[in-house]
Amino acid sequence: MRQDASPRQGQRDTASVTLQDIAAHAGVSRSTVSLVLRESPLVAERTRLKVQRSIKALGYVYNRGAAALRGSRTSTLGVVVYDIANPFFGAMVAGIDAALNREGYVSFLANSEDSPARQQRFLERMREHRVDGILLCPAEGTDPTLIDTLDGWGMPCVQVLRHVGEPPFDYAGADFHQGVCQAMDHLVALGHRRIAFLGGHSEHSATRERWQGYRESLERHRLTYQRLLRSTVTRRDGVAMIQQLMAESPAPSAVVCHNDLVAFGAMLGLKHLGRVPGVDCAVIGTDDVEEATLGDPALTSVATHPHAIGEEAARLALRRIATPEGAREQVVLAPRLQVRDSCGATRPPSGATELNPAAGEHA
Amino acid sequence: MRQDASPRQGQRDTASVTLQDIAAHAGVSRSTVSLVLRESPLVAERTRLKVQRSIKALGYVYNRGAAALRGSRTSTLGVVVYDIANPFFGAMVAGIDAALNREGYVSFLANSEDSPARQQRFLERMREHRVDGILLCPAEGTDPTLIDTLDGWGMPCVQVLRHVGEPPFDYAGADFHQGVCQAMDHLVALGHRRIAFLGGHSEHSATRERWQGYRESLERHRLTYQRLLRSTVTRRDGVAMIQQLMAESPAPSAVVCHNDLVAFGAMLGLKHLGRVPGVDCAVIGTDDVEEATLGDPALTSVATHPHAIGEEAARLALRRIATPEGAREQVVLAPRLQVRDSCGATRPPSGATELNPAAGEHA
DNA sequence: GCTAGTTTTTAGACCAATCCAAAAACGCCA
DNA sequence: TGGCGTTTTTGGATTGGTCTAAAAACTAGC
Repeated sequence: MRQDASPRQGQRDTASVTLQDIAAHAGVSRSTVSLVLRESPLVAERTRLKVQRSIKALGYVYNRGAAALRGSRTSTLGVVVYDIANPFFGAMVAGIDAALNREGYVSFLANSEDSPARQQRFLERMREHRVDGILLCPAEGTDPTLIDTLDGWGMPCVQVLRHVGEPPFDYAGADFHQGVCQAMDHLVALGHRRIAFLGGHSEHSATRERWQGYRESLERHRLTYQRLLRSTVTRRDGVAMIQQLMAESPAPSAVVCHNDLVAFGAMLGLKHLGRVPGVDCAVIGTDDVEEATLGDPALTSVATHPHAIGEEAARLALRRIATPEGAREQVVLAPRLQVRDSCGATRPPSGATELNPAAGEHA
Repeated sequence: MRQDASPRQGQRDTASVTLQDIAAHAGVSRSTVSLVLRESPLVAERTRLKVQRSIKALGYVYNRGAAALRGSRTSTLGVVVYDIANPFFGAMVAGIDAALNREGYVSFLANSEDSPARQQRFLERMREHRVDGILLCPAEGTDPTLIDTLDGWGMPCVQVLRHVGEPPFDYAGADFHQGVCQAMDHLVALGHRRIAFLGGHSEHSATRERWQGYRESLERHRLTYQRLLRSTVTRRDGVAMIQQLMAESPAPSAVVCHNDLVAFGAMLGLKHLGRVPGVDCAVIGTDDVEEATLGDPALTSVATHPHAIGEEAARLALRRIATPEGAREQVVLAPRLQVRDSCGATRPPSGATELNPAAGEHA
């Protein structure tokens, strides 16, 4: 495809046009060209136009590496998630990307797979690239001092979804505590008395918050049945946990799940046992991923708005970069219980299910 | 958190330790330190250890911007996808990330949302950052000359999943043509004669390949019923299309879908109509995302192995970077029909469904 | 026409690495 | 001890921008 020895170029070696060349072509100094590139108001209109014409004519390409060397900003961010294959994170990253894009920022992405070591390597790498800041969904088992370390580096860091270390720190996430309470209240209102909670380690905040919501709800409603199963948070775990629970006596009449993946697994597990989710045992998930409307029955879930969280996190990061010493902020979005058919629906499980995120009515 | 005026540092201003400082501390020259950093075999063992000790002692941070200025490589890649919220891309990005991580590469990610303009902006930005190469899932409506433009830039580019422009180019994807044929053959073997195909625009290769597979299969099996519906490829489209089809006479007895999202939508639409997917109308998807095992019935789908495609694409890119003038390569992974219960299963739709990706048996 | 004040432009140092070619150090043997 | 071939080390040029402070070019007022 590419002819060897005679690379096709509009004009000379396209990779080597520098500020100096533009300056010569336009009959001004290097400094002036630099000012034009950065849209400085110092430059006179006529000069600006002249320089811009030269830039076009020579096919100049701005060299961000060189600019970063002397300047203070790279317009670059590092983003760490622990499971990009989870559609929840997909939506969140889309939100981050949209917000950053609007501000002329661009981001590195790493998938830590919940490995603190891998996360650490990436963060060090980001430091070498002189990114302006980090968006971090800390991997499970992250050393809480990591936040202090980043602070010591002078690296702005916004934690997302989970947080480690001591406040004050920048954080964007959902109110998981409240989310679980909403789910519990709903189930209690439907008459459930034996409600279990499925999934999570205690290593990080997002899990602790959920568990606390569970325990507080039990107390508030004076429920004596208490069953909290720890696990990683995949479909497979959901299947295993529900099977374990249904074999017990008494079995729960409802389960609230750490996330939608676990809830999907729980529903699947119930089917394996010949039980009908939503009839024999109510199931509520957390996240409200798009897939929640699928399945039979459609999953009732606590919506945590990943796209909005992503945008919010990006906004926070940009604000911190602009004012490094400003007060730390925590943005905690309110969740919303999205009622569908997996928690004792009035309609038959195989009946019509809505596609739009509009809550179904329940008696 | 961060004390103003007295930033906490282990030793001096941590951000300003340079090669020069290391050289002075270790009693060698700047050049030698540089060689040590790049793990050059030229350096004597004793010197290497001495320098490494100084690097640790002073808390040195490598400056990749500076290195990129003089050197030829940045160990950096740009990745463009068009819908990161789609779990298929999530898995693919995870594959890319894993493969790059192993080779010490790190990547920028952009979500084009199928906007060629946004894609273009990102690519130009990547050029300014001097990335070593691009992994591109071209946005719908991408001008085919884009590939020539990138080539003109001297920028290695591997297209993924879709491709535009004329071969030879580097490409990693799945054999969508063969995938559709497998699905069609399976349906015909089950006795279906009226099979429709749902979804896709004709703008890019991946859709054309699917359609061609559909039409060829019709011919090969001498089927006269032909119904191919164009659309974007979301759940919503699946619902709409299946409802339109079922209102026709004759209605299809089976549908093959552009991707799993459309297939999920189709199953949902059938339920809306009071029909049972897999009984009243067989449904086959493409991608085999993890969610395919959910739902009722579990979705039969053509597995296209996104994680593997991602790894393969990354591998191709690294190879091209190493040998810019080598022959272009196209890696096309064979798809595999993952038979479950949505296409005329022998078991009852509400019965046990498997979680593991092991094919269900059919009479 | 001269001066003071404002607007534009510029020279030259600087950022932190890599590259190249040449110099220094080393080892070995006559 | 000198000479020769390796192995290591090094100085200085180079990369392509930004920054700062000062110079130059205008403008208006007297």
